[in-house]
Amino acid sequence: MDTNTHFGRIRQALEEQITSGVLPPGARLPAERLLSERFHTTRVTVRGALNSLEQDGIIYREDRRGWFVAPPRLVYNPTKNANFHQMAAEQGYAPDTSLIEAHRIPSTPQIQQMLGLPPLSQVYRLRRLRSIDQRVVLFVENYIRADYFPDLLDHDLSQSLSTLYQERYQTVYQHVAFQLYPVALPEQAASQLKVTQGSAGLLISRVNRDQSNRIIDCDFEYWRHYALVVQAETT
Amino acid sequence: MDTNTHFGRIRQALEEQITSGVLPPGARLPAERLLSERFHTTRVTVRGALNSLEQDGIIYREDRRGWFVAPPRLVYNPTKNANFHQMAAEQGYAPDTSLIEAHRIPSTPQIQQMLGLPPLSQVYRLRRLRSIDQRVVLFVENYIRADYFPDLLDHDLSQSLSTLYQERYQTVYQHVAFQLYPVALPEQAASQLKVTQGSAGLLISRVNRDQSNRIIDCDFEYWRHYALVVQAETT
DNA sequence: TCATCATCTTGGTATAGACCAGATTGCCTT
DNA sequence: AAGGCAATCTGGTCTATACCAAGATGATGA
Repeated sequence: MDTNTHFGRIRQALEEQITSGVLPPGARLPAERLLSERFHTTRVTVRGALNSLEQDGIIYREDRRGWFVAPPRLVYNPTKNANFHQMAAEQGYAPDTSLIEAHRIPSTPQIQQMLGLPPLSQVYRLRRLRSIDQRVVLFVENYIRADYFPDLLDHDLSQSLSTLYQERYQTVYQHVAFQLYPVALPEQAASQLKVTQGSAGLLISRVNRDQSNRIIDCDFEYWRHYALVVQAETT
Repeated sequence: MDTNTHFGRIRQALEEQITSGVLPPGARLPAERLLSERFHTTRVTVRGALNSLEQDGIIYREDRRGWFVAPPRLVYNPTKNANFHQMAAEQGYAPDTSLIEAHRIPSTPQIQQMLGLPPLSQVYRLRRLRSIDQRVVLFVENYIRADYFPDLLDHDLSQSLSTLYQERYQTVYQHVAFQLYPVALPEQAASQLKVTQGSAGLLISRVNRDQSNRIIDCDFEYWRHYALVVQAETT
């Protein structure tokens, strides 16, 4: 790290405080104005250093609330069909899902293409927000074939979908195709995740098939970029 | 997009120019000072908008050279063992690899652990820079078991390693374990990729085994974050 | 012809302020 | 005790300006 600039010095100082454990995961950092005084510099420079640490996943921000030390990343293995609650629980986190909205709507061209549906087909659209240890980390949109899952909306939608499919519809995820790319979080995802629109995120979109190789749903997962590491093995 | 701020207006204006094709992939954007005049604002604000577009992978910067329109992302399928040259060529890009350095060195504890080696073992370390269509997109460090590949350094190391393994050592990649996470690019990767230290990147680290399930090498791939989309399928 | 150096242009870093808007908090009223 | 309101705190956005360092360029000289 280049310590010839204020930028670099602030970055390093904060990084040391964090890795040494003086500032534990979840702890709040001093306010930007306070930091700029303490380092004899300006807010613009301090924000540069904070942004850089945020890029690295060491800290994260909540809009107009402050900066916090980021906990270790969640390990996400898309090849294992793991559901969110199970995955988080196995790694010692306290997961939670809240349902934002659930509707039966006409499918859009994009969704028709992903699900292999004809125009005017009906799908369920779920929007849900997921957190680990009280930190929101994931905003997810599910699009589900309505014809395969009658009365889906009558069930508890804050649980894992894979569990619901299995218990009520005798359907399991068998095959997953996913794409993963770094993006700037779009407006809705950003506001739900309480970050500024345009900040870094990871978009994972998946198309899921059941035991009969029928496409049953697809989803768009918007993750806070520092919240996870994706891991997989193949032969 | 919020067009009530200069930030949002600049973002949108540039985005339109790009998606409409007025500014094609690879084109250079006007200088920051010029943009700030044209939008009746300051460089600080312009840079905010440019950073946001960069996050989104719509534009990219080269240190002290300027801002450019980003071409479509390279599709990277880690499960297919595709080598870089083959993968890029299949998608219509002109790939290139340049060797930065190649040495036989004592392994570090981290590498020993990843490769399952005892202390003091010798490994080759390759550092290479890869580009598509003249744009550097990937800085990669390979650590290779020296005992499995005698005289490796005598060969042409700007080609694909998997090709070299196969043709000269009768060894093929059989099993890959990889981890993928968004990071801020560390110093060396950033300078090689001609971006500012601390800017967004994607780190993919892999541990590769051969047809006998022996660990033969591992690598650390530092990608410019906008340069690729990771894609995979599983059953 | 080719290497070198000065100059210009570019983004990178920095100062020193300012106002806005959402989140939090605590007092004050009912 | 509960609700509402206002003060205060936070980060978000912005102006205006300055100097630095590396890349690009073209004139100069061997």
